[in-house]
Amino acid sequence: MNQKPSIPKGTRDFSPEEMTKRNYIFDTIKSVFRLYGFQQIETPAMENLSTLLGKYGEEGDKLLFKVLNSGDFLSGISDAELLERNAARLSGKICEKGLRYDLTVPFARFVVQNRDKISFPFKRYQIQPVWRADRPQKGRYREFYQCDADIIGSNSLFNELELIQIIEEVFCRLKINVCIKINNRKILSGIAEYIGEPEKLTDITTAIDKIDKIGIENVNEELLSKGINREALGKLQPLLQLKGSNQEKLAQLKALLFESAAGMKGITELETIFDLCEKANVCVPIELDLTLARGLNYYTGAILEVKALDVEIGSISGGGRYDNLTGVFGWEGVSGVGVSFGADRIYDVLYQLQLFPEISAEQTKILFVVFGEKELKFSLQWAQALRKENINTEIYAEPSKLKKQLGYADNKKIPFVAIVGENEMQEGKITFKNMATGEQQMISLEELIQRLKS
RNA sequence: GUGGUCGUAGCUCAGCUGGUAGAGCGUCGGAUUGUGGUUCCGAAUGUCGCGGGUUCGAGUCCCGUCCUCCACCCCA
Repeated sequence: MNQKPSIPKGTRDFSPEEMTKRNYIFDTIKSVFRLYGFQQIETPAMENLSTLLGKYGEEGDKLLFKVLNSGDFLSGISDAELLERNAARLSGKICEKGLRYDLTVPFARFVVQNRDKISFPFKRYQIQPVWRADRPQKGRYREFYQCDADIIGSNSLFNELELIQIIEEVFCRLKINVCIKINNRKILSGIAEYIGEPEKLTDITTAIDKIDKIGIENVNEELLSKGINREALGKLQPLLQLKGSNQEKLAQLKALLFESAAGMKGITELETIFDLCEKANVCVPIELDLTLARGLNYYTGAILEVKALDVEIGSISGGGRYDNLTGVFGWEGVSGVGVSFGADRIYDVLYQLQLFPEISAEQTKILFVVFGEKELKFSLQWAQALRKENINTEIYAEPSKLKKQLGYADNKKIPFVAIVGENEMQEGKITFKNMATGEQQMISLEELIQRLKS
């Protein structure tokens, strides 16, 4: 036997049925992006490794897929270097390219490289796969799609509002009930200052990000192990357990963080965003959640996350503001804010809640069933006439038995067939059969078109 | 990267304390040479993930390896 075919770990094939469902998601997201004036770009699957390395932290570098140089990639390598067996060092010499890890860094590269052609603020969207050499598990893959929309080159909090409106519109169209969790990186900095551990900001945020998952005790334990002292931990506790409406939470925060300039700035930003949402009649519930940190270190202002209300799953979208994204590529001080929709998780939500619509538009409407070569040629003109009317039409390409051809229509859920035989050709008609009811009737081309269009 | 788990027909799986490989679904053919979705009859298909070991004999036991899935780290 031949070798059994397989695909790489963490990758997936998508069947026609899955693709119509996935396209429903992508098309919905795309149309909302366009509604707000975002323009699509694409960037290559491969970037130069120098573009990617060092942008995602040490862990991130390990998760990059590297592409081996073409040709004799060992030509410049000495025996000594080979014997050293230093994989990291060696890979730097034999790999110049890598698969993109997200869409944000390539976007930053794109902006810097094309700054002369772009007019700012630049609103772009991008829907492409990204790759991570992670170990796959439930809902996590080595190849997956991101749907990003970013506004770059504007500090206005109006942009944050726009992203919230986009989130609202997308999930409204998909009929998913969601709640937006919002936080602000500056408030987190303020908190770190307030408890006297400003240097430990990253440790603090990644720890409290897990509060839902591992509970407050374990978070405290982790913070202790990271070197946060007990006094600081004590000051942190009331902040982790803030209760009440957004306004109430903000009031309490103000009372605690009044000495921190950053913290107060974050609070003001949030107040402005809440106010704008009210003016814009945003209806989705938006909840201030201080435990929302998101792993990404480049966020500097608002942090957003979207949770589905009717199904137990992690966040289905996220985003935030980042200042100076393009700084690493030599262009300082460009601020942006973006949102990313997690297509795979949205798929799971729609699947679990059975919210996928019946999509029949792209399905074949009628199949020509034929008995021989002559009938095949006869059908050709009919099929062309139908296609001219925008009716999805197929001709069964070989004169197999009727049983087989009808079985094909059945499996493919084609609602109508046109049976073409000698009798039909003599009369210049076809036998029109409704697969659901079994009714059939000989009719002319004009009548056929009329029936299929109604 | 750490820990666990799985692998038998195209798919889902059964296969006892070791004794020559099984079912359902699907596929193909026929009942029905111009009528599908229902029914009935028949047929084809396997290096039992791969490599080694124990044994007279291994799908079954042992070791290794790869793969799948799950959890952790991290992340979408």
